Amino acid sequence: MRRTKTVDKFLTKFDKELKSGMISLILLFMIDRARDPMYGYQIIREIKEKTDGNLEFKEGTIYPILRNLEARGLLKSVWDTKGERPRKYYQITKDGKSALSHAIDDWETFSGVIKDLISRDGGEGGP
Amino acid sequence: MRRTKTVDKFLTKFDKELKSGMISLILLFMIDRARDPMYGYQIIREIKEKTDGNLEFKEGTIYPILRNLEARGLLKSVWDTKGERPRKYYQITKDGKSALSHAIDDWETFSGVIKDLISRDGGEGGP
DNA sequence: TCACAACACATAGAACCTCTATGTATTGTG
DNA sequence: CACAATACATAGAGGTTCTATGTGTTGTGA
Repeated sequence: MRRTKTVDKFLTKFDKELKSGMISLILLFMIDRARDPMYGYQIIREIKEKTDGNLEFKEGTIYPILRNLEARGLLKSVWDTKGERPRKYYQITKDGKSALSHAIDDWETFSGVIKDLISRDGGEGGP
Repeated sequence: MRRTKTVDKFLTKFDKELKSGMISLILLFMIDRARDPMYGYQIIREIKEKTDGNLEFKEGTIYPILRNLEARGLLKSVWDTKGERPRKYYQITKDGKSALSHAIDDWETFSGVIKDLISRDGGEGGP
């Protein structure tokens, strides 16, 4: 199947939207599963690492979202200024845990709906 | 697990973002798989129907996106003014088919990455 | 005949989002 | 000394869907 500029542009947009819809879930998830509190820069690297480079976010993307999640009460943060560098460590709250759990359920329902839809007639479609 | 207002707000936003990232794919998909060209109002109803009410879009959402997909060259449209009502029928183009096929691949890769990530330690997490 | 729902498309403006680009400052490295 | 990596921050651009509203037609029930 040919992949013209038109098609590429669409796919770039599509991938971007897929990613962006999931950022919050991924952030909550990473912070929840880590044994110790995490800081922003670290999260960025670990997402990249754990997804084998499939998912990569910039600082300008992540920091505002972490602040947003904190403002919503799903995360809480503490500054550590005693270490080698000042770092802002995030932990998940009770509401955060609840939101994460429900969001994962929603994700599973949603991806199931999409899967059913696109596999209804066996995928790749018409001649 | 309690579900506070805070949590509900987050989930509403989350669900909305999930949905919106997939609209284009769903529209291309529906139009591609239909035997005959489809018109906007019909697409809205069929999405609702085929997903058992899980996915529902408003006219104000769908029409601009159909136009956008046409402007990008992934759909083409024809007005039918001879029937009982004037309707704008959409068909998928070659680029549209290509974009759809790649987008489905991307979706499968992406949902796989997320699935791996969130099932790495067996789901729900925490004590 | 009248009122109202459903059909069918259209669009302006609001509200929201992430990303680009840039800035600050410190620490390690060649 | 210059530069890369670490670490956080934010303004502004650019993009998106959704809300709300408008137009007009057809069908339906009282």
